[in-house]
Amino acid sequence: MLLYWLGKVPELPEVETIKTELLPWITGQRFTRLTLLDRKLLRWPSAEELQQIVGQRVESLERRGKYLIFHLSSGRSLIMHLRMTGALLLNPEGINRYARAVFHFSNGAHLVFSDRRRLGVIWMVEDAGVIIGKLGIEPLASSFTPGILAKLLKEHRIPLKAALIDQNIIAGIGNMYADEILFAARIHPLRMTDTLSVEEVQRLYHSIRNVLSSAINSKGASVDTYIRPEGQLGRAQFDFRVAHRRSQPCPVCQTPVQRIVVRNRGTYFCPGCQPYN
DNA sequence: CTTGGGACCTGGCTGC
DNA sequence: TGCAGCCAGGTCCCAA
Repeated sequence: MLLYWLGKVPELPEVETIKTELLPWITGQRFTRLTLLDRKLLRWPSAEELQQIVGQRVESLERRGKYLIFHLSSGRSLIMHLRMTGALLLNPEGINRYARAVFHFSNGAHLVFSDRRRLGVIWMVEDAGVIIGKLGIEPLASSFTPGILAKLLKEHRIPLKAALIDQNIIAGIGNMYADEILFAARIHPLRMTDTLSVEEVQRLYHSIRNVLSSAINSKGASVDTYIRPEGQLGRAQFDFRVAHRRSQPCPVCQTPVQRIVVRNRGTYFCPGCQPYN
């Protein structure tokens, strides 16, 4: 079972889907063996200390932003971040060339952390807050309201695109979903955070919720639990409408999707649906 | 406070 | 065909 695909960068919906898929296999199981194939994967502690994970039970799994957290019976937390190209494979048949760590469980399952670009990282810490403590609000939590969003936007004076991908403001939105959210909200990515009307904040709020939750309902953009022999993706994919679709007609107004660079990030939008004013 | 750049990485693409 | 160089974009960190 492939819990993430190499083609797209995992954001909130993908990590949420991974958590959901892993849940029934991993919770309540003990780690029986850990093979660390690439020491660069591990941020903390030492490889030797990480071996203390053997014998510990997974009490629960949590997603926070783009982080996946294994709460352990010792009270510690194993935290994973897939970054750009990380993938988790549950019970793969062989071992692929990008495998960086293999976790074995007491029910016989094994989980492979695979990562083409080697940017992904894991930690095992006493206090997860050290790693995830600065993250902003969870956009799908009930505590996230239009009023909270309005307040967060007023606190900054930056392009909206930059605000959406800032993990310390809202946690979990990356480059691609930010573009989809702004398209759904019909707001230009360069609009400044402190200039939105009340109605625009409302649209933005509902777009954040709708885009992320419908992506989760589609099991993320790239998570595929049923790899076919040819390696194709299944059908459970979120349908991107502007992200990475330069020059293709906008699905709403047929205007060609435009690409600009915001904060060194490729940014796609429809000039027809998302005018600056 | 904000912006910009580099670092970390490697595969895929472009252009010569 | 081969190869150099750029691009992808999550996070951290430093400088202005």
